[in-house]
Amino acid sequence: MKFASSYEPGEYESDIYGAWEASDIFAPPVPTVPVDNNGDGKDDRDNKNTYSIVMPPPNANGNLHIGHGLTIAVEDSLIRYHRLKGNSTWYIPGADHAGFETWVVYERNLEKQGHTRFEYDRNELYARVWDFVAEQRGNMELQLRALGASCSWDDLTFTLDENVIDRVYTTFEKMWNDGMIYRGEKLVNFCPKHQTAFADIEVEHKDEKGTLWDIAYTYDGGEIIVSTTRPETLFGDAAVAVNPEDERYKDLIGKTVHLPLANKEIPIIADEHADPEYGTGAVKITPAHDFDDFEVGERHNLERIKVISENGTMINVPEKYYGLTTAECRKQVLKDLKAADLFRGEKQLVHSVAHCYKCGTVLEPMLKEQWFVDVEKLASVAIKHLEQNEIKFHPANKQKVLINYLKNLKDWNISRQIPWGIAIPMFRRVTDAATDEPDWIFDRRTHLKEIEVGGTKYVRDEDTFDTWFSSSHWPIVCTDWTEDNFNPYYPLNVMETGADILFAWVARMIMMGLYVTGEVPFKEVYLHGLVLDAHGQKMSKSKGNVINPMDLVAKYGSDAFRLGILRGRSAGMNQAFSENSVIAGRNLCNKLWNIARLIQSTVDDSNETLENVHQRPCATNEERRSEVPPVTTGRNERVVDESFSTPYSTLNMGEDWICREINDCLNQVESSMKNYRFAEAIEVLYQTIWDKYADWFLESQKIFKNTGLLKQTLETILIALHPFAPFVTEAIWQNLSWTDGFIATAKWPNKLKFDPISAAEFEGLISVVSEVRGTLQALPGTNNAKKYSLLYGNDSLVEDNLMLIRTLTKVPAINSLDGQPRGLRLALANHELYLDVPEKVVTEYKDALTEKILSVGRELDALNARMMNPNYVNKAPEHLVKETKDQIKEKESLISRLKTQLDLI
RNA sequence: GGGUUGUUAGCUCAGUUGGCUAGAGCGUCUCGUUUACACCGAGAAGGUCGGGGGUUCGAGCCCCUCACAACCCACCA
Repeated sequence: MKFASSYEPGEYESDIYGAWEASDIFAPPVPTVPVDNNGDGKDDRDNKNTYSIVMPPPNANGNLHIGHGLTIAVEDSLIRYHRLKGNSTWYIPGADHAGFETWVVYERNLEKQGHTRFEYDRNELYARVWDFVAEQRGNMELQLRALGASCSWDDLTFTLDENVIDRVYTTFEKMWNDGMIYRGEKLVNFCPKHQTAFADIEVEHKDEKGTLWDIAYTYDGGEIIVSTTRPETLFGDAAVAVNPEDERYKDLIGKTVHLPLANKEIPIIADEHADPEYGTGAVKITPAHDFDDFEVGERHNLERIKVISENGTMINVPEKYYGLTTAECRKQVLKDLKAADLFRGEKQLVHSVAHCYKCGTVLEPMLKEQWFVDVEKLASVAIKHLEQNEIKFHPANKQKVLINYLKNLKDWNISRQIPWGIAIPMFRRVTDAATDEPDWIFDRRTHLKEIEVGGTKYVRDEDTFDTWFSSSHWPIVCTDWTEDNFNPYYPLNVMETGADILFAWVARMIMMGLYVTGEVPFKEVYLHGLVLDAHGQKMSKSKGNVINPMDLVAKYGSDAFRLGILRGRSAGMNQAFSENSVIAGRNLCNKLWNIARLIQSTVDDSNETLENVHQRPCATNEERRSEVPPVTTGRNERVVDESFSTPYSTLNMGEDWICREINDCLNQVESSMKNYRFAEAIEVLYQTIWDKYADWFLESQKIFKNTGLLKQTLETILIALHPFAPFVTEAIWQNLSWTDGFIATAKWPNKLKFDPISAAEFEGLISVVSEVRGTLQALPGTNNAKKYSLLYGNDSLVEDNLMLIRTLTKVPAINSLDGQPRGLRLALANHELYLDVPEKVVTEYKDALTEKILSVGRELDALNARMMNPNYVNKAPEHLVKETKDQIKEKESLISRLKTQLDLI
């Protein structure tokens, strides 16, 4: 016996993954490179049947977190589903050099060893981090395997692979030639700790309490009071601005004021930026250290005086303040202002402050020369394609959100002062001699610090690319898209990633895809939300509520994790997650395992051969001995389906019914997958497998053993569940005696053939059995099922299914009612059935019966009220009206029978 | 200030164009160890679908409005 009594995922998962990988079944059947079979120089591949997804690359030297777990569950379910559907699926795995993240870790290590980055040059640092990453690498890839990701490992792309860098340089060169790249001295968000600039999108704004100080700037015959949260920057002030409409200051515009603590006069200018309602209505302008002031400065051509250095100390200030940190300087300035009697008060306020998203340090707006991408053209092209609905979004509203973002996009700072990344391929001219040579030239030889072109020397810019600049090429580089060849895997079928990086990544992939290839990079976008903890709180180390996916995989199995994390989750929503849903998944896997175990043992017992499949299978000995006639549903021919590997026929209504239910289930799974409703697909599979297949069909098969159908239906539900629970379904498939190959590469099942009339009749049996069970439990006393037998009047459904009803209800006997009715009549409209209970019990049941009559009466009243409404009868669809009429009839007949029963008591 | 989403059972969530008595998992309660499964089986309790108004024969779903919650963008001298 291969099937143990419970499914232990740990015993199977790694072997199964190993077997899949060894058989190379995850490589796409349609080649990923051009193929010319007939030598006509043309690519002979077609893309009718391809399905491609690129994995958002997890950090190469990190561990997977819960979000990765969700990503893989979603992507791999899609991939496996489409593989079963017969597509040539290509799931391309990736690994991210994670520029900034990895750099932070590496630099921390350096510091621990008592070194700093400044001891090494850029090339040395790059080589050192490369080795560091190489040492750490591998865990993440093992974890992807543990999650069951059926990706094509040979095609793994690392974000620093040569082809990636090549492609990035090609794009950059094209942009440079197209005039979309410029070097600008602009204010950037600068982290004094990490010594690098960030893009706007990487900045984390937090509300903080601060102080607003009022300072007097004097002029001949008066003073103007400005409010500031940053008094230390006053040495960088280039003007004081007032609103042109502000009557209070109209006469002062154009005059100069004395800059406190500095021997300097600055002008009073008129600018809309000054809000008359705020503070005194006058504001100091520091173009080099404030984003708004920078813009004011541009409008008025003001001097940009840099008073804070990149390591956060004061420069270009009077001797006294030089070299102080900003905090020290602020203290000193305030003290000196008070001493000079220029301090005019202070108040507390809450304002948002920019922080480094990694270390939390307050970011300093810093004047720097950086490379910028002019995004106007990129964004407008992207907007055009988005507005033409070339990409379908899940959830749909994100399309609008994205367009809105692109409409307000500012130029993109792509320079980062971090050694770990792709070097910017730009070189600056060093010779002083006056020359016509350009200041900057593009060159791919970034491994060199210095190059010579046409006798002129150039040195490389030390900076590296913002990682989003290179990752915006991800669909292009992973699929090996080229200008020259048709690529059946590009655009991708779907891009799946977190909703939190819609702007940072998805937007940029779309812009870059269009710029480089002229096509949108993917046809659909599925965005998942954050995985929150069980109480709906964001997971964080500091809260201690982080759930590690690998712990859950180890504890409950990979399938249980996948089922659990997809359950109850819909696109774009931040949703809670708890171990309970994983436990439910584990239980389903075990249930399925035991279903297979039961069927395999049935198959083993039957000694079945193909020849006797079409004959009616053996009933149990008990049934044969009984005098009950064979099961019939009144029809002469049975449905026989030979289109399956194991031909089967349906022989009774339970069998027809389960075929119908499985077909419904397949339809619902198919439509759910089309609409990315994974939770719904899992839900319907769960219900079908557990509540229908196991609880009704398999129970009924304890009497009728139709091995052909058992095999066929089991294969069907296994394949249907495989996309979500790949391991347990494969483990079962490998253990079954009659299956071949891998379930992972099986064919998605055809619909089962069945007799619909017979299938519907089984529902009558379900309601009979349910009513018997419910009534037995409601009766006083315990173990009622063993005590009371069932009596039936003129009822063919019951008469034809005595054995089955007995098995399902556990009643000791079912007898034909001879003569006077006795016992308790069951509340079934279309069946004459009695539980053979003593008068005393019936009497005790009186209250319940009365309540039942009342509740049916209430239902009847509601239905009657509906029919009394002429508008309903006239306007509602006919079938609904007819349905209501039928229901009224049924309820009326039921209520009269129950009343008769009550009268008898 | 602009935008997005949400509010349905004790908890976490479904509920597709309006249409039978609003569903599931987990939890709770009762009963049951019957040879696939106690990671089980049978049964049950639990909901004025955030409040108010409107449209409709009919609203959890559509419209208006209010409240509360979460998130994003911008601004914050």
